[in-house]
Amino acid sequence: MKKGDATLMSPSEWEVMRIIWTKKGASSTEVIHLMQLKRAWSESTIKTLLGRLVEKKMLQTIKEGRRFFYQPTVTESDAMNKVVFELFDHLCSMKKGTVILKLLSDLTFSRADIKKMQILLNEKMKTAPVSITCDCLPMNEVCTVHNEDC
Amino acid sequence: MKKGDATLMSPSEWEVMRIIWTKKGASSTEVIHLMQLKRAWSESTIKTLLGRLVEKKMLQTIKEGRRFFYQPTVTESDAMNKVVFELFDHLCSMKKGTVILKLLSDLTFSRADIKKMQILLNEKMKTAPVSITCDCLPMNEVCTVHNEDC
DNA sequence: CATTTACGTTGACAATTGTAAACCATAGTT
DNA sequence: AACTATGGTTTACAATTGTCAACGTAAATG
Repeated sequence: MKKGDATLMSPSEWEVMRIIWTKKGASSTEVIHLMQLKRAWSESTIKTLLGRLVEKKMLQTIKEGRRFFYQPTVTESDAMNKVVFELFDHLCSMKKGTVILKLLSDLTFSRADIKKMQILLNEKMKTAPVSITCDCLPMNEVCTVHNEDC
Repeated sequence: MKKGDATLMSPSEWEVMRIIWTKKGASSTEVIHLMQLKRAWSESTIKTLLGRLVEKKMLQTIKEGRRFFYQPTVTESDAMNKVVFELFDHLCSMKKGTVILKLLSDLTFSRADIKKMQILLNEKMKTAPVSITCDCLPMNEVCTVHNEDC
């Protein structure tokens, strides 16, 4: 693996962040207590995670006496958008619609959010293309170099 | 790390799968050629990835003479749904709506997909709750054990 | 003041992932 | 038959991640 690939946050780190985001900052003790209500992680483990999050600059610390108060340096929404888009960027464009459809159908949303989605979709419909092309292969080349599906 | 955590596919492996999914199976040579049109990966690297995907049972092989024909054991859509839902499962429920809104606004969808989304949303609106609760903390406990936000 | 407690820092270790070279057997060529 | 190209298998190695224990120091308590 090449250095500095610096994946933003690992799943475990994410769990820790959720607590801190929700509490708008917390001491390590708080995080440890709350975390242990969800996961059977040792104190050490959680401390390590906190340390790594600070290294990765996802958390900043404010000294309160001898202990630290940990605060997020990024908003939860920004972080969420980032991971989600990072994931979607590597999915077949042609099938993204289907995946979203599934999300829409399986998750629960507030009336307000649904309303916004409806408005947005109405708008989008006006300029939506008839179909989306699959971008899993370097198409132009494919036809030349190899085979049939084009 | 504990053994058998067997993350389904790593990002690089995913790239390889996309090619194979789209071509509905391919020989290593094909995968290597196509892959190298997108990424500066050595032949070796791609072979390793193929090997790991077979280990992970994401690919099955059919012997064709001495070489293999690699085929996916899972559909691309199933795999996509899986990763996407896995990701969403760890996101704050309260904010999922916003994230989807962003996806809807930034990505391009076909008219057909949008139409389906609209229908689905109309249906969902009927039973949608006014608001969604944040599930980042073990709420019940939180109030007792710690603080204020409840 | 001596002791315990809290908490940040270091060190550890196995598994996963990115990346690739080396090796080996077989099929096609000369 | 000898040689080369093709393609699968092994080995390698650094960085990341999941998990912790041990350590050291400052704070709180008896």
